[in-house]
Amino acid sequence: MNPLNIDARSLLELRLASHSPLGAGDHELLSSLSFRIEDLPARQIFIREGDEPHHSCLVVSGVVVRSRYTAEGQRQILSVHIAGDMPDLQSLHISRMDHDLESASPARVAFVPHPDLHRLCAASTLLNTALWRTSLVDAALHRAAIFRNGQLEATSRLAHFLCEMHLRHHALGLVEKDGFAFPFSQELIGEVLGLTIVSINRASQALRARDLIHMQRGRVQVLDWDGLARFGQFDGTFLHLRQDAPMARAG
Amino acid sequence: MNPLNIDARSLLELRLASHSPLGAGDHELLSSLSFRIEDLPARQIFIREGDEPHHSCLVVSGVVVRSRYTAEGQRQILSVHIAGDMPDLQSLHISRMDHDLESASPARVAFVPHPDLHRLCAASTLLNTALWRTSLVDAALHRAAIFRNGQLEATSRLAHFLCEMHLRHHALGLVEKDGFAFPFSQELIGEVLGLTIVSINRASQALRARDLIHMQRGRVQVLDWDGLARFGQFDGTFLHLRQDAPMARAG
DNA sequence: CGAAGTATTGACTTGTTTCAATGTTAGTGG
DNA sequence: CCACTAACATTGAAACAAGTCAATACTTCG
Repeated sequence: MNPLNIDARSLLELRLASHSPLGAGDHELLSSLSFRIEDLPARQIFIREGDEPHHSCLVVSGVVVRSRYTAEGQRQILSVHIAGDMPDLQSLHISRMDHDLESASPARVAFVPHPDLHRLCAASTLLNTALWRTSLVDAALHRAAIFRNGQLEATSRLAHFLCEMHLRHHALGLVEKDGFAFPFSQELIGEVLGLTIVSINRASQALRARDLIHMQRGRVQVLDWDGLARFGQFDGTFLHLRQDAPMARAG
Repeated sequence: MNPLNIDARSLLELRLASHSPLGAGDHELLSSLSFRIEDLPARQIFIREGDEPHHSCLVVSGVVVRSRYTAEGQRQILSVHIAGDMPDLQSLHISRMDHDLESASPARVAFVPHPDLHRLCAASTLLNTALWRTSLVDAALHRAAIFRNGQLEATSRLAHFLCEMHLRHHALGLVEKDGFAFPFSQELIGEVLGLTIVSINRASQALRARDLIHMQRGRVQVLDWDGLARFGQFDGTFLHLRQDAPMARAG
């Protein structure tokens, strides 16, 4: 399944329906949303800290990250987003951006005007709740990051992160026999985990030496899920995914 | 102003009205909420990871923390909550708790049944939005923690955390001439910042030596706000507080 | 007063960073 | 197709921040 083949509207509908089914008129409401699709090259900051955007974006394909910088110019990546995620949904009710949004790989992003979303929320309690819940799962991802970066040593941190990425790709049906697309340089991973590129390099060697993963050419393959999850102290329930339901089987 | 003198209902109303004014009937709707008030001793876990509670709680006084444990039994505190916060508001739409809730000091907590909150949301778009926004500010606090714990060294981390605590207490009108109540042992601070008690001890000595803060008997006084904020690279706008409006002046 | 919890200190160990050099890979254009 | 380049990955050695261990003080409270 190629993520580029899913259109933004179905992707959003699949996401919003992933926890509990939507109502009768909700499909039509979603169809009435207007999108502006943009194809971004890698490393493009398209929303900045301090901005007060009048749209929220939906990642259609590729990887988008939220980030914040130290006074010395070091970057902390706050979260990593793939197809179906809405990394600045919060701007719907909190006007000022407290972080940047940047494409980590070439990415296709759909921009949805806030007025459209407000109209949707006013018209359907179920959609309103589904969007709210989406932002709550987002917060759960943040909590996982606080735990991971605060308590785990380098190698476990990487294992935890890869478990999360695997599971989220799996939920979209994006994991194939040879793993999933993971266009992250070691430097970028370091900025996610609060570690230097050298530590990431050694950590990834450690995971490979234990035959837990295989990383090559922007793809990651989990060879031993249980082992990796144990090593990274990963408990996937925080993602609040319906376990058996890869979200985008339909695509 | 003694926080124990504010009742839970006004506290909640002040919080929900803190960003934008509520509507005409909203005060009555809030009055119809049913609460169960509980006074907890320090160090009491009152909601556990894996629980599926049918109420959300509001901190009326004292300090409540969200936490998760490593396999080795080390605790990471995910967030710190004071009066007016609703640390498990997310359980309204995500059934399973992904962390514990524990009193860090003697605390008064109000439990609001989910059906009451659902009724409120259904009856008032403004209240619905205000609650959603509350959970979005909660996520913004998480992002601040990811940045702080990922990029700052021990002393700056502590400075950043104390800035946040000061600002949040200030917004409630809880900062007096001799600072604000801060009933945190160094061990607990360490669990917030992902550091050991020894590092916290040395970091707090460093901040005191620079005349940035004064800490004694469970109180913290910020002596040099600008200096502390610079040292901790703290930018308070992420709290999304209305700057000039201490929330609970009414109390 | 005694006990328990909390804070402080010093000496030592360890994981991570820093610095710097060398390989490797993917993409470009001759 | 190969040479060239830029980005990315790997390695080793030294420096450093934070952790660990362990002992000693201070507070609070029954």
